[in-house]
Amino acid sequence: MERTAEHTSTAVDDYLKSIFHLTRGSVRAGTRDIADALRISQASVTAMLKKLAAMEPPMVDYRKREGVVLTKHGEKRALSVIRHHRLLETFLYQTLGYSWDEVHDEACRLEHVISDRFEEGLVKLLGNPTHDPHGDPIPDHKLRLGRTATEALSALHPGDRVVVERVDDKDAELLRYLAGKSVLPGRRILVLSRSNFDGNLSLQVSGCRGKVVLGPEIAERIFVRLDR
Amino acid sequence: MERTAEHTSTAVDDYLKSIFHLTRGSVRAGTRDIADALRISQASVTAMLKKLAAMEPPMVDYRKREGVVLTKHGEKRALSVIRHHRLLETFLYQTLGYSWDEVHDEACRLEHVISDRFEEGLVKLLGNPTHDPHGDPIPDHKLRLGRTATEALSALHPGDRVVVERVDDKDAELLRYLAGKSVLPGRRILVLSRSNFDGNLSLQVSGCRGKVVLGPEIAERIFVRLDR
DNA sequence: ATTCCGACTTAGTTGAGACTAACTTTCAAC
DNA sequence: GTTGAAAGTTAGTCTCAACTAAGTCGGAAT
Ligand SMILES: [Mn+2]
Ligand SMILES: [Mn+2]
Ligand SMILES: [Mn+2]
Ligand SMILES: [Mn+2]
Repeated sequence: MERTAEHTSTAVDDYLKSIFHLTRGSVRAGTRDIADALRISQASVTAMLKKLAAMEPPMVDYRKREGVVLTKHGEKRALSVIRHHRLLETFLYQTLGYSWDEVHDEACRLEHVISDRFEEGLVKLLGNPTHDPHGDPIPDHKLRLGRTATEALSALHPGDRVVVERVDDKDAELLRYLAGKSVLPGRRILVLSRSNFDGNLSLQVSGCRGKVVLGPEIAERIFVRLDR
Repeated sequence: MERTAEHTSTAVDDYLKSIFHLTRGSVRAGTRDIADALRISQASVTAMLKKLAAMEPPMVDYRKREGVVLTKHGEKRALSVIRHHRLLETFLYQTLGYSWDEVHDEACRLEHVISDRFEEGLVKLLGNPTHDPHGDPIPDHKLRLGRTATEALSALHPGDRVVVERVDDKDAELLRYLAGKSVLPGRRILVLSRSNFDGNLSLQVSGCRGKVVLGPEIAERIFVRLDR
């Protein structure tokens, strides 16, 4: 039974997800980058890349010393895992009352283990959400991925009015910090001023008295769209 | 870090759970029984039992050729996994709309992977439930387990009035069959008659027109308490 | 007492997926 | 062009948790 090896392990899933994310931007993902992202050794990555390329159907196109890209199959699988991940984050946040810095780790464990039935249940419960708590788009049931916000807050000028669309979700510390300042997806921001010395931005955040000051390294990880 | 090996694998968890269930009734669990329950070879079980006994602290008391019992530590761990399992089943049933024959497999995968935070979220969401959809008691937050119903429907006589408390959850087929006949935890039953030939029971089930007839092998797997 | 069967154990393999150590390739700086 | 560092690969090892094949043990029936 099951001739077309439809099952993938936790390890394989996480590799595919990493490769997917690393290849938004650069053409191929390098061994080093994947190793860093997954916090494992380069040697382990080389071994796994060979396996992924040798699968039937192949999950990646691997060229020695030149890195990898996902095949159509690998990409489908990656998107499926990402859909699980983001639906789970949304569920943890909205239904179980997690804070947005707690959701990632839990989702990263659960994403490999839930069934289609579970996914379907979440979608129904949450009303087919389109974005996770960090503002990342959730691939739809056909695994089509909406556009990911890329305009960074750090690129703005005084007087600009924007809406926060997405925040880099890699760093729990940062997420806690931003939550404290009410910098969350959906909030309106008016840029008051920018320091010429340190590049600090002064902001007026909607529903929040007083101004918020953010350093440039932080502003680089907040993505916005123009307001109205 | 983490000197007191507090982590346990999926495999270890499932062994402990099996041993817990097998030792309700008999004093020690045999290699054969565990192998059958987990659908793996006896040899694999022997190997694992040695490991469980060698853990620090030991999870089981293992005597060659005489079987195993859980230690206090093993029992705590088993009860924790069972708590996860039954909370998850309740969640899947009540919140995600699973039918009661679908919940077991999903819960058996998720039970190893959810955090304390998740458990806490479920408890809050579900209102600290005491029983899972099959009527099995959920260990409380101190891992104290309530009494499990043991009086089988098959032991009753015409005229007896009872309430269904629990149904054996091992067989999805049976669960579907019983759901079709409205034999669910909480339903009232009046025993109308019992056949002397085949032992069939005729029943009147609350909220259900017409009578229900059950064979003795099935009635043995339904557990009840006297009504009022 | 012998025999036999089922339960149990031992020994040796396997496959995943990680690791370290050592080697090779590439490429930029001098 | 040589050199050095970073990136990548290879080789060999480890742990976990499964497997099969080949015993051993113990009790029941003869
Ligand atoms: Mn993951
Ligand atoms: Mn996210
Ligand atoms: Mn399980
Ligand atoms: Mn149950």
